[in-house]
Amino acid sequence: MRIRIEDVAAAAGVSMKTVSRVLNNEPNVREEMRERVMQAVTELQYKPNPSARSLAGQRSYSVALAYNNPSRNYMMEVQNGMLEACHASNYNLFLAAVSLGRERVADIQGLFRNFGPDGVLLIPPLTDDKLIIDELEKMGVPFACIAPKNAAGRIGVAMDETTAVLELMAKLVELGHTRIGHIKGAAAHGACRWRFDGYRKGLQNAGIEFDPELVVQGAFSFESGCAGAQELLDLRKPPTAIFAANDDMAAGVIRVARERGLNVPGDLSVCGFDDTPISRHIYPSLTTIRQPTSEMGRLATLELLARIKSPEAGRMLRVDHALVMRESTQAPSRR
Amino acid sequence: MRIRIEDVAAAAGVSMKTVSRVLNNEPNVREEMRERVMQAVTELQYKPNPSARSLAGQRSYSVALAYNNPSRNYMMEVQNGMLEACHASNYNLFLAAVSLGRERVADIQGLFRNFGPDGVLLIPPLTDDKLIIDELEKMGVPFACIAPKNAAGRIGVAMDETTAVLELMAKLVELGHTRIGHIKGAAAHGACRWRFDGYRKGLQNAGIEFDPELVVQGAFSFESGCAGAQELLDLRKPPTAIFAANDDMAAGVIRVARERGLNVPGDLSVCGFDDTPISRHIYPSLTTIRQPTSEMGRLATLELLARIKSPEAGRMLRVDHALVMRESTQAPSRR
DNA sequence: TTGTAGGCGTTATCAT
DNA sequence: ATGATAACGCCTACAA
Repeated sequence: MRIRIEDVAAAAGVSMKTVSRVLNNEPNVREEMRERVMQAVTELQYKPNPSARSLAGQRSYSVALAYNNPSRNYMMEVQNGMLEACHASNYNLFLAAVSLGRERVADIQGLFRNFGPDGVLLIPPLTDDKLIIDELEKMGVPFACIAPKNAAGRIGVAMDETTAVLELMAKLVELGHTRIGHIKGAAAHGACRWRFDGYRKGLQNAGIEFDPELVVQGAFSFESGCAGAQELLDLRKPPTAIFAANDDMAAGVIRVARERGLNVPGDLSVCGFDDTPISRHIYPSLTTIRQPTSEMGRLATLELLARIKSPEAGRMLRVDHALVMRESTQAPSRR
Repeated sequence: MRIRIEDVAAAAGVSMKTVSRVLNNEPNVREEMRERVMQAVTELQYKPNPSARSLAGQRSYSVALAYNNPSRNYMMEVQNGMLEACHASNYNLFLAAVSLGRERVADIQGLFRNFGPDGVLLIPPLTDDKLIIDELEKMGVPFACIAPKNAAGRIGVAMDETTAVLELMAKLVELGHTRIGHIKGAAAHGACRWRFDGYRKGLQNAGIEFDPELVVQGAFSFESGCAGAQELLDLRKPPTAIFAANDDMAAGVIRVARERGLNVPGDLSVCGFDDTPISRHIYPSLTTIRQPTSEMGRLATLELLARIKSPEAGRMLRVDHALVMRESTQAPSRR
């Protein structure tokens, strides 16, 4: 038979409520009582029933991670950070895959129909999905975002991506590059715009004229990086360096360059963004910008948990980036 | 105010229990009743309270994915498959990161203290972690495994990895390789042994004598693949082909080969195992063995859910593999 | 500081 | 086939 709080109370010779107080770290309990209770808990191996706690306490002690981000490495990093924060607070993290089509709102509704988390964690591009956001706000569910396009009134965490790219561009210019191509990310992500802005401002700072021909649309996927690279390298006057808006696309650029017999970085410098493991696993290894991805997951979760506890709490945090120079960049060769 | 089952019952002019019966697809309800109830449910937008359901029903409608597998790509694939199966059954999938040290048992205990899943999904190397397994069995919690070393009495899903490697070896031999190196995986995984067995039997089938010098220990990580490659390529008579026990390690081999100025596959053929995205993203792309990873996650979950419903149900399933020939293998060059 | 009573919203039991 | 009532195990409010 399962041990209940009542049994613990009896064993310790106190009331149920006192046991409850001890277990939940509430004030107004004498040290002696606390010890007596804890001893009984240990002896009986008492484990509170989560469902009962949730039912009586009107909350589930769980948050949902809603995702449809296709980058596995990125996802797993963020998820690990979130999980760490949740477990540290004895919160449960459960998964909610959100589909891409119009039924995605139904996915969110199903989430609450079946499970009812106390809050939701959003990752791009869901952070800017109007239907999803509206639905959550309508239901009055707290949510936190990672790198939302529109941060106004939101809580979570973001990075100054534009500045990060600015620094990268300065490096490329310093190396001597003047013809620098850019493969954009998927437009639904804020990152697409921020990184593009960094690219443009970087050119501007260096006094290099912006050439629209050197910018192609990608989608954050390896394949789109390949396609973008083909386009850029087919130009009559191809770039000597390409900045792809993430590592996966940069890996695509390197692949295409090698297929074409180009030497990276000898003939073409390549850089990415994110510092995912692939940046170290490919050859040459990739110059990129490090996001503290896991830490961002952790911090966003802490903000969400804070807001769950009190509707006033929770802010939009900023984290730092770092430029990581590796093998894929060098001065352009004279041709 | 929240709508309760009582309100639905009143609106439909039936008892609470009838509503419950309809909602849970129980028998013994007239079609007319069913329709009346469903209409009331829709009108009132009734959503059952998960905690109450769990408390009264003595189950949580959730399973935990316990993991400490370091391969992000693999994990994410498995996880996606599991999530699909869970959602299809209106089950919740929550995450449980398990640490590596001795406190890992405490992690599992904490899992049940705080959340109490109805079952647990295990991924290597946890599938063969005696402490974990013992703890779960002691608690009487159903669990399913992906690719456990010891499948006796277990439910879940596995693949015939030895046969898969045998086919791969036959291909290498057919290409003309006779000096084939192998980098083993971490010994805690069943995969380490199965793949090594395939390697040995492959040699045997081809009448090639086994040379222990050609086998080095790895750990399934990119870095261990690099180290293993260095070792093998430093041999006085280095191999003309290397079979690494997974894709990450094979990527390490390719990286090292290129650093040493070796041409892959011209000077060295390389193959991996798993068919993770990296096998397509590196250059040259990798010959490897495809596991239906996501499908395995899905199937293992279905078996677990079956067992949760009835203690008799649930089996150990087998799934098929496929050999994927890409750019990293060819006939050895005459030197 | 500690204890008592009642309710959280569902499912299970046992009648009818 | 349907319904009344009692669990389920904990927490909140209020009383002492």
